[in-house]
Amino acid sequence: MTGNHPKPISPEKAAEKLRAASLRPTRQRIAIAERLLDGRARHVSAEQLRDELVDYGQPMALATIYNCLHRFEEAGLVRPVHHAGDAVLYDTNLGDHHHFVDVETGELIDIDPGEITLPELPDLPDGFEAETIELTVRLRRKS
Amino acid sequence: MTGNHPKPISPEKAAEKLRAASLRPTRQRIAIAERLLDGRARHVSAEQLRDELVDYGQPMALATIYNCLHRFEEAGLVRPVHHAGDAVLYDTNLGDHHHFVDVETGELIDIDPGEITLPELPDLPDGFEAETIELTVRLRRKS
DNA sequence: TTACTACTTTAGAATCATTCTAATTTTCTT
DNA sequence: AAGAAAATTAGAATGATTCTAAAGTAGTAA
Repeated sequence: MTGNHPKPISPEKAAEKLRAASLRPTRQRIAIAERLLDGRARHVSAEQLRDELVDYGQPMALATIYNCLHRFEEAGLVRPVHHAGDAVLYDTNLGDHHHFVDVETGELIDIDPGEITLPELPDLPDGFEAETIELTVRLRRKS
Repeated sequence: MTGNHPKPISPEKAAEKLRAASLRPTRQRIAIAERLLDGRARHVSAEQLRDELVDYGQPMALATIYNCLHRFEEAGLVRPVHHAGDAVLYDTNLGDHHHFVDVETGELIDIDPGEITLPELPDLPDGFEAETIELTVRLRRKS
């Protein structure tokens, strides 16, 4: 055990969620869903998830993890967050919400939605519609 | 000529700006400064800049372009913007401002600062200070 | 069950942006 | 002009992600 991870949901519930999202509940997807779809807000990279799955006794190919995350994304189960730092983080919090980013570690922290009031959407360029709106506050540790 | 680029500032002015930023005005930095520091708001990747420099008759090693962009960044002359899409874009607009992102092309469009009112900063986690705050509106072309 | 078809997983190769290395060249200061 | 420090360079290295093609698995209809 190299890390300390929270209790997952049951494989049955995970499979349920996958079927509800029209995703075949394969062994690999179930293992990932158990970990990611437990309702907690998380931000994981593909590699972090792989390590977690190894701890969990469900190692799988990194390519599979990427495949799954992409399907989960298409199905609206997770959301990618692109930020400074090399790896994309997958966010299990799907509501409109915002992030602090520790510029030194690349770590994301959700901003409590009650803490912030979104501004009015500005006029969009013609022919476009807004897909997501996201506020990012980059933080630096005080010296 | 593979692209249509605006008139640069003069090499003298470019060198001036570099010295003002405590950067040695080398031939390569001058060529880049001529293109990027003309006051226009732009978003360029390292590769786009290389192509532009080729057009301009000042080809240089990609490593040099990265080096220069990093020094420019440290000197506060440009600002990196990390978004979906593979490459980091360097923004010549240094004021607090915000972006539309075309999710299909990765292209950035500045949001007119008059168009938007930033919300209050939320309470920051202890021991951190805010470095930048950025609003991103992802756009999709209407179908 | 069986057989079939479509979808998944996989290892490993490939890609692409970016960084690194070590050697050469240039700039700045004297 | 000379030396020291900084910058440029080609090419190798890195690291996240994607691709490829082969082997495995799930859903389905008989």
